[in-house]
Amino acid sequence: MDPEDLLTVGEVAERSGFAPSALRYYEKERLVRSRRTGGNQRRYERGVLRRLAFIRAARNIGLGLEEIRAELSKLPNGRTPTVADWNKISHGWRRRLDGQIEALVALRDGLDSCIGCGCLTLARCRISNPQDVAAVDGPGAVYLPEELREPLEVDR
Amino acid sequence: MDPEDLLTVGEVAERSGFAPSALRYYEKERLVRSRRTGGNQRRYERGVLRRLAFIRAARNIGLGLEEIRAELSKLPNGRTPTVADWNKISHGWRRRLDGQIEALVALRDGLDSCIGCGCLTLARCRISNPQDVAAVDGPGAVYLPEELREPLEVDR
DNA sequence: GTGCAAGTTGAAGTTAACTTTAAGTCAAGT
DNA sequence: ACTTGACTTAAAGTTAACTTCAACTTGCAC
Repeated sequence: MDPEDLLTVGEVAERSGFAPSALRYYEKERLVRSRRTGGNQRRYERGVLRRLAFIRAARNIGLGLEEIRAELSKLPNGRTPTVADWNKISHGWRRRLDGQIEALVALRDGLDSCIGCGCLTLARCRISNPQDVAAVDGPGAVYLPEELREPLEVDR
Repeated sequence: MDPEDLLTVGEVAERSGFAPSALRYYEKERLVRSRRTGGNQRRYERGVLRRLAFIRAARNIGLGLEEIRAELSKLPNGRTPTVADWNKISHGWRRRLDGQIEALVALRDGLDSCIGCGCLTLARCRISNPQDVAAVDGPGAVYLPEELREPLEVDR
């Protein structure tokens, strides 16, 4: 590694789109690494940019930092994902997105079935009781955020 | 109103699925109301259940309490939504859901275009740069949460 | 009239993912 | 050397939507 190639935190921030404070935070959380100068300032290797691209992509898909840490730690040998790693992981993300889309579509269908029917007066509304919606594909089969799973009994 | 019909916070909690602490919180936030007994305990009218059904449904669609407060305050005369109110509002929710679904589908399509192409090595990745995905339908046309809109320049 | 589950309050705690602040140090151009 | 922008740290602040806590009071069945 040519030492000329090391990047300051400001440079990495500008090129990655993450704020310097976010980069420091990610380092504290052990998602990225840096070396230090004699004067204790961070210097990043170029590879950190690809790693940050991965992190940004994962965040956009909806993963939390904890999950991202897990994904990164599952990488066989290196620590920055290769193309092969990326293929494997991206298929998992695809399934995750599919599930989220399915859940939203189910919610929309439930909403459609409510529109014009005075649904909120019903004891078992599909929008107030989305577990009925999810149950279309069997219990646990459909992704739904936890908050979509609470029931509500209306009127009587 | 038959006073026999008034519900305690525990009863409302059980029938609405909201925790008593959430009901108190909603009251402090002026989303619901209650009367008080001589001893200062809450007593709810039956209508609160429908109002809470509305709140739960809105939360499930993804509205924040601030937005829900706005929706509720827009109601013409009464404070608990009628069937007519519900029709009007649910069409807005439907559009919101459509937008969210569109955004996720766009993200999935972007992911598909990345799989198997070593996308993360590209300077402009559609998953790291979702504003490109959104731009398919013109700027601002597609719903995307703010966090999906940050750029990332990788390698060079 | 007693016991106790259920209710009351305000304040502080929770979680995630950062940002902001304060107080100070480093790097580099001139 | 000097200046100044960029950097350092730990700790506290932010936001949403509640929950938990501590200390105390009510309601009601027996």
